[in-house]
Amino acid sequence: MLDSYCKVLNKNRFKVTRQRKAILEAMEKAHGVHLTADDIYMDVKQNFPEIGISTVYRTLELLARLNIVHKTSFDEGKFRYEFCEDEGHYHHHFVCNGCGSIIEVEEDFLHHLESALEERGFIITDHKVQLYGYCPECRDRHTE
Amino acid sequence: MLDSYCKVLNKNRFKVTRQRKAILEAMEKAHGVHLTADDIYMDVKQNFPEIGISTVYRTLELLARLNIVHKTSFDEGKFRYEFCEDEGHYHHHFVCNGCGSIIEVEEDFLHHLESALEERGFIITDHKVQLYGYCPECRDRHTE
DNA sequence: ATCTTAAATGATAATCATTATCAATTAGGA
DNA sequence: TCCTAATTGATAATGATTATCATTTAAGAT
Repeated sequence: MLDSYCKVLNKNRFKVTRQRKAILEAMEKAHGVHLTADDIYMDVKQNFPEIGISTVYRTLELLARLNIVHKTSFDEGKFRYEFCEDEGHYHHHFVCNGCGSIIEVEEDFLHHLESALEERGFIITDHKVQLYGYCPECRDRHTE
Repeated sequence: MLDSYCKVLNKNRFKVTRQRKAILEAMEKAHGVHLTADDIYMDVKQNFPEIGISTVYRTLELLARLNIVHKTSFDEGKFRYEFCEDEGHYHHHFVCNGCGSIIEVEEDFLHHLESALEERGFIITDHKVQLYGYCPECRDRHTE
């Protein structure tokens, strides 16, 4: 898994550094958890005290650009990072208003989602749907 | 409209100040647009140069607490504010990767949404769904 | 294996949005 | 009009992220 990410780095002419490997390892270790840059920094620092916070931010930005990680905001005033799923572009999350935990959910449509979650003991109080792409004005600029 | 918001303030024992009215007016003027705190600050400043940016933030926080405005992040590193819809808790938005414009969309389910938008000339490259509420562990604490 | 060099790093300062502090002002009931 | 707690504006503080720059290093060439 780590190897395949290194291959992507190589293929795009980016160097495979100790720092980048350490960051990928930290993220792999916490699979399924949505980490902040600082979470990753703190974890990597354990075995790699010289690492700088800038390197963490730079690396996450790079990994996001290469579609290795996905960067999302859960309205906390900071970003969280997780590995991209192979399926592509479906990111469904449940955010608990009580403890703030972020739980991944699989189902595909909202009403299914909501009733499935409610059956599992969740209470849904709100939801947000955001679509990304190109509006008609920007479309041609993008596709030409 | 403005009056009804003032009534909500009154009912909850908050004072109806010139600043609060000016902020509500600015938001009403830009109906349908998702404004940042700074957008509102700049606009109000035109007719009210003494207003402070802290007051804008404080007022928006208050209006959000009273369910008059809705605070959302579109992953730009800042928040945007819009009036709450009466229907309650459905917030669907399209964010253009080209120009960054945020367009409101009405339909209720994602596949409908996506095909409806594509018919209108949009290209959808990604979407994000976030549900908010209480997880089973926090549920009882919340309902008791 | 060593050399070379552009890419990458770490320390630090800068930025930007937001929040906290606090003395001065003011809305709205007495 | 008076009183007082709520509100305000100026400003400092914070927290996440980005920019700068001198130093280090990965990895291809020799």
